Amino acid sequence: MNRKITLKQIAKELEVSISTVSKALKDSPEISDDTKQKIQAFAKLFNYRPNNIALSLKNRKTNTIGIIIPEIVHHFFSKVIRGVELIANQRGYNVIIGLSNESFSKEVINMEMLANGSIDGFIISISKETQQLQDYHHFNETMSQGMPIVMFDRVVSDLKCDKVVVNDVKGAKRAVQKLIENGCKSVALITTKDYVSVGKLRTQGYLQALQKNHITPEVGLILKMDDTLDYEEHLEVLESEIEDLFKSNPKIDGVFAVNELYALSAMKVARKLGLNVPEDIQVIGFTDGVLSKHATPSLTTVSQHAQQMGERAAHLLIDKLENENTEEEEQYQTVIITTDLIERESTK
Amino acid sequence: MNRKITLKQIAKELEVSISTVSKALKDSPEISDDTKQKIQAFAKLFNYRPNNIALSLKNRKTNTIGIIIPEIVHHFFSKVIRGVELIANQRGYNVIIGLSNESFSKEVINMEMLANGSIDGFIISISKETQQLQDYHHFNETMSQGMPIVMFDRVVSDLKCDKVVVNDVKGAKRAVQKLIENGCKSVALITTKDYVSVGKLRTQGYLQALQKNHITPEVGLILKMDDTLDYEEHLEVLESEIEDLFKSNPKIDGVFAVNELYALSAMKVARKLGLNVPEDIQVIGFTDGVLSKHATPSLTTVSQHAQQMGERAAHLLIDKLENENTEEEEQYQTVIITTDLIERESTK
DNA sequence: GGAAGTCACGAAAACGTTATAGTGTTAAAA
DNA sequence: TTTTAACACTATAACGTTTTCGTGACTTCC
Repeated sequence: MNRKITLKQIAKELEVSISTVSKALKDSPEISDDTKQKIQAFAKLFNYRPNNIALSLKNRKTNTIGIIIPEIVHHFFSKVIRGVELIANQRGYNVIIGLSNESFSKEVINMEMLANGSIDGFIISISKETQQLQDYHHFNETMSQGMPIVMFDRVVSDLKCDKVVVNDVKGAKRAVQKLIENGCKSVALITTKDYVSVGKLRTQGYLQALQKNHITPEVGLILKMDDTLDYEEHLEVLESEIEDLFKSNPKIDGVFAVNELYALSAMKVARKLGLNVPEDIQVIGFTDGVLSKHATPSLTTVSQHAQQMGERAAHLLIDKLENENTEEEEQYQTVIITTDLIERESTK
Repeated sequence: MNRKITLKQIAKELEVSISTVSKALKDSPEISDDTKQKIQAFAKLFNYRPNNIALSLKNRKTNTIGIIIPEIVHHFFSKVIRGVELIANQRGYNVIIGLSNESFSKEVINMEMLANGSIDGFIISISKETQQLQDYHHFNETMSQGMPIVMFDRVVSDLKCDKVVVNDVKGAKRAVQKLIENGCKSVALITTKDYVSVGKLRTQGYLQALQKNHITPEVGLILKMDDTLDYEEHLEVLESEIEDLFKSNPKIDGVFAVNELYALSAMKVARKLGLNVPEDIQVIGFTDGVLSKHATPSLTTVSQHAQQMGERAAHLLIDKLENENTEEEEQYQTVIITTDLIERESTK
């Protein structure tokens, strides 16, 4: 049980001053070669490493970034984290995570816990509850204290900070366009209520695609789910809603769903009703998940490139952190990641 | 851009000493009510919060735990993280993550990066490469410096530290027993090469179940995959191996797979060969993933209770951290989480 | 009226670093 | 011989806290 050795202990042991030890270990020309060798050898022997906390305090820089997300058991978010961690590590940063669990208050508490010196900046995707309440004071406060924030995916559009998003509208539009090109005459949309920013944008894309093809949207074909329920736990609710949709609109021959679970459920319900995918009904989801790839039939999806989003967000944040000197012209970027349509078996 | 306020600034502003401010904010009886009120009001106004880094340095305690895992884009691990984060937050700790990406050197580097004061203790599941190399010096060094480690799932059995594991042998045995009870005469095993600790243990469970039922194991029925390949990227290799297995053993009517992907691939190959699940062939996997639940047919699995593992690991670690005073009797526990067999459609 | 005790606060050390500004000794330059 | 410079260190402050130990100014008591 030999605790980590400190400069002070080395100094005492070798009967020199702390400054000498510090300089010797930094190979300073101020110190004679003899002394340097002696000190360096001793330090190596006892595996000396400078204490990060002390350095952080001295430099007022922790080299740690905080990532706040609503949920971690989710392919999209875990891929984002992987991207963030990859870049952070490459550039000498650690990553500390905070889960809001879709709750406003947990988001606030998590941020406050980290904003008191533990980290240099935030990467955030906001919780559903925050989106509903539209209370963004914690972001503003954090930024006013000089701590940069990068938002991704679920962003607050009128907040002055860097952002990384996918082009939700365009991605959705392209997917629906694909369905129409594949011969679908009646494309249903399974989306979320409007306060979920991405759901809203993807709904826009759906509408734009219809408009472009001179199709009048029908409210009956649009199913807006209440996204506050955890459907992973209440699949049957989701499925019965979709079943109602299909039953009241037998002409539906295409479905665009704004996430993986909705799309999968749509396929499941279709099968239950004796419809074949993709022959009778084609389905496209918007997601980066694994379920799509391994489903039967495998699901055509709009890919969000989650890892790339994480990487870009990390770069943006670290760039900002390391250029704080030239902060005269505070300008914020919004990086748009382009989606890809990954065609699998659920479309013709 | 008003940086976070410090005790010193408050002291200067109110023309008192730093000590007075510190005590006033802690409601010390040493300070008069007048002064306390004045200081507390001022602090509230400027939203004073003590600097975590300074506290960490002073207390030699960061209230942060490090979790090192091989991969984050994986349901099992992300669920473990969720469990760790939940308990950590409840007990006033932050969580910092390091991904080894199944690499020995990244595991070592990550640990060294965090062991220099950034965290109070580790929660670790070791990388495949570390398991192969059997080089555990970094764990021993870390522990010899007085930093506690809790290992989970992929553990090093002869390392003196707390551990959280599932009863792999028993879980596997029970699954195979189930297949036999369901009428399977010829149960195949799809597992990993032996250096992967959990693969090895689950293989043992398989053999024990056979033995108990007086069935002689056949090498031809055991497929050992080389787990260094990322099969998520090379599904076809996995599938062709399984296809070979099925083709050379047409009598196979049951499959036990040590992870989700193997089980899913087995079902896929079975379907391709015209076999119906579960009528012609029954399949059980060992996993906590989502794929199993949403597969068609949905997959019967041995559940590992990942989140619970994370919670227990976090409790173990924090308990150890907070009882360092009574460290006389250094004793380590191994918590065994009992698995559950979740029956779904892939078994009769 | 002097000793003792209370009150309300301040000084200083400590956590582990780094960087700036001394300092004493010796050697070279004026 | 005196001044200057180089050398090889050391002392100190600072980062932001907490905590122990002082310390003046009053009050109380005999």
